[in-house]
Amino acid sequence: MPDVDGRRRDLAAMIAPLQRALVAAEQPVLRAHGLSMWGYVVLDALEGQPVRTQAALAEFVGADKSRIIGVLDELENDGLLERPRDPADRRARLVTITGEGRRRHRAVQAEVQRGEERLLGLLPPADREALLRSLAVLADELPKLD
Amino acid sequence: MPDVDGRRRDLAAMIAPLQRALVAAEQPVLRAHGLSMWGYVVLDALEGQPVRTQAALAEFVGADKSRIIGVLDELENDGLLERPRDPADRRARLVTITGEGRRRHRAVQAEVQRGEERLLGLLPPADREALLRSLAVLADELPKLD
DNA sequence: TATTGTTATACTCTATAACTATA
DNA sequence: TATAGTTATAGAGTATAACAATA
Repeated sequence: MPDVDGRRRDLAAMIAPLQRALVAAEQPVLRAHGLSMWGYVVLDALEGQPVRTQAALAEFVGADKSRIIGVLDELENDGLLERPRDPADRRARLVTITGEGRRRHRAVQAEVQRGEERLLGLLPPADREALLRSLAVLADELPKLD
Repeated sequence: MPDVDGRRRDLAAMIAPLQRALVAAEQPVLRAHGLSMWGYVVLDALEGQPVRTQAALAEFVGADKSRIIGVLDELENDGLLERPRDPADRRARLVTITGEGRRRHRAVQAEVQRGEERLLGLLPPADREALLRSLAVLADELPKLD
């Protein structure tokens, strides 16, 4: 459908409503589990890489370092992560997810992805796989663009 | 890479940074052509369907009816669209894109998509097509979900 | 009374810049 | 002096509700 006449829709124009819908669908799930959107994003990031400095963590999730502080406060308060000071450099804090944080993250992610499957189920299996594969490539290559 | 072990990344988690990057890349292009992001979105919508009521137009682009008024004011001021009152129902306004609006939209879109190609070029041609096709399907099926 | 467009208001998000404590 | 984290402030973006004109 695209490119047969050399024209196609904007990538951004197709992604934007999709993003809105996905966020809206996540909202009740997050609320049910007592997580904010940024809280979930942070847990998701920590699930992979174990430790990091707050500034690096912020950049990794696409936020300002000052913006995630409230988020980290809440997550720490709920026992979902710990952030003791780094003995080697007492300015920095070693942010690590707790077992409870991991459980919470997995529970939420399971529900989130179950919701996403409603959409992905509309696609032929081969396209579904190509979509997920392609998005992973694009998301990972973004930092290298400039 | 997804699904070999039954696990995959969140669709939303991959799309979010992509969306941010695309928007950031569009910004200088839009500025150079004297368009706001919403202005471009509105022109893009009008390029397809010719007329409509402002409320329907707003909903179509995913905005509140009160939010696009300033946008329409600017576009009208710049001669990119017209919105005479509907003689049949003088409450409504018939919003139509002008020739100049069409030209402006096409010029911007050409540059926007040229930028997007930098990303899409990272994908194998078959995946590129599957991605565009799949996103179009998902974006179109969203309203029918609930 | 209901609807279209509009305006006004409040609220949330985000970015920036100052501050502290360590180095 | 520079850096990590924090706090405070201002700005942009957004949603909500009230209003005028028309139906």
